[in-house]
Amino acid sequence: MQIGEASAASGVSAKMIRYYEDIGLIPSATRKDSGYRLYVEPDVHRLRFIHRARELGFPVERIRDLLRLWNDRKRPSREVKKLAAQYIAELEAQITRMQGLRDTLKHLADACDGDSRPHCPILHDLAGTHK
Amino acid sequence: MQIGEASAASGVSAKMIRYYEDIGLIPSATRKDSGYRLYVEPDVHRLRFIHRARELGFPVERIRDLLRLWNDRKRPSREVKKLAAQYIAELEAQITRMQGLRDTLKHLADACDGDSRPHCPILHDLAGTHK
DNA sequence: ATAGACCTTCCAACGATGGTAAGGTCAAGC
DNA sequence: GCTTGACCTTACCATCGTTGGAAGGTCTAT
Repeated sequence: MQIGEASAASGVSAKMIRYYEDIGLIPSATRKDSGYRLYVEPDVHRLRFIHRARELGFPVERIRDLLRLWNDRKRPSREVKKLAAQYIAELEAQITRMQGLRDTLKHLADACDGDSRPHCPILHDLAGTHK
Repeated sequence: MQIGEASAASGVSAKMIRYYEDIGLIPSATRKDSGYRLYVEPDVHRLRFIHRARELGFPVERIRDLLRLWNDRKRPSREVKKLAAQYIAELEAQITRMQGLRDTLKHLADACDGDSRPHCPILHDLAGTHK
C-alpha cells in the first residue's frame, strides 16, 4: 500500500510518516520504481504503536526506546515499566507546577473586583510593586 | 543603563530582551552612538512585569494584552480578570488532560509485573492488539 | 490526451530560548 | 598609546513536533 493508505490505517499523517523515517524512528520504506513509498501490514502496526504512544504524550525519543523494547520479544517487562514510571514522574511534576500556577492566578483573580474600576491585584502582582 | 544591567535588574536575559524588542512586545530601545541599547527605570519595570507574567506561564501574545491593560490606567479591572479567567480555564484543561494521561499510564504500569518476564500490558496497549 | 488524485522533495513557520561566531566599543592599567 | 577584558552588536543555528505550501512527477480513468 502507498503512504496515504498507511496514513489512514494508522492515524499518522503522511507528513509525519516521512518525518519519522527521516529521523530514523522507522526504517526507510521500500520504494516502487516511481519512487512511491510502499508499506505492508507490520509497518502499519508499528505506526499505530507510535500513534498511540504519542497520544499518551510520550516524546518521540522515548518512543524510540519503546519501539526497541517492543521489537525485543525477550525483554524483561521491568524495563518497560521503568520507562513508564519515569514518564509518569515527569507528568506528575508538570501537573504540580501547573496547579501551582493555576492556584496563584486564582487567588489573584479572586482578589480582583472585576468591575469597572481600574484597581486590579493581578496587574499589581505582575508589576511586582508589592516586593 | 546598558542591556546587561537591565537584564540583571529585571531577570530577563539580554537575549530575550532583544527578542521582545524584535517581536514588538517592547518598544525599540534608544541607542548610544556606538549602537548600544540604553534603558531607564520604567523599561526595567516593564521587563520585570513581563518576567513575572512568563513565570506564571502567560504566553507572550497574552502578555501583549496584559501590557496594554497595564499601560491603560483607566481600564476596568473586569478586562484583566477576564484574561486571567481565560488562562485559568486553559490551565485547568491542560491539567485535566495530563492527569488523564498519568492515570492511564498508571493503570498500565500497575498491571505490569515489572519482572524479568517479557509479558507487558504497557506495550500490549500501545500495540493496540486489544482493539 | 487530459483531468484529478496521489505521490515526491524541499523550504518555511510556529514559541521561547539557548548557543555560537565574528566583530565593534569602552574603561582601566601599563 | 596600546593591550586586555568585559561588554555590546548582528546574524545565524538548534530545539520539538507538526503543519503548510510550492513545484513537480506518477498513476488511473475517462
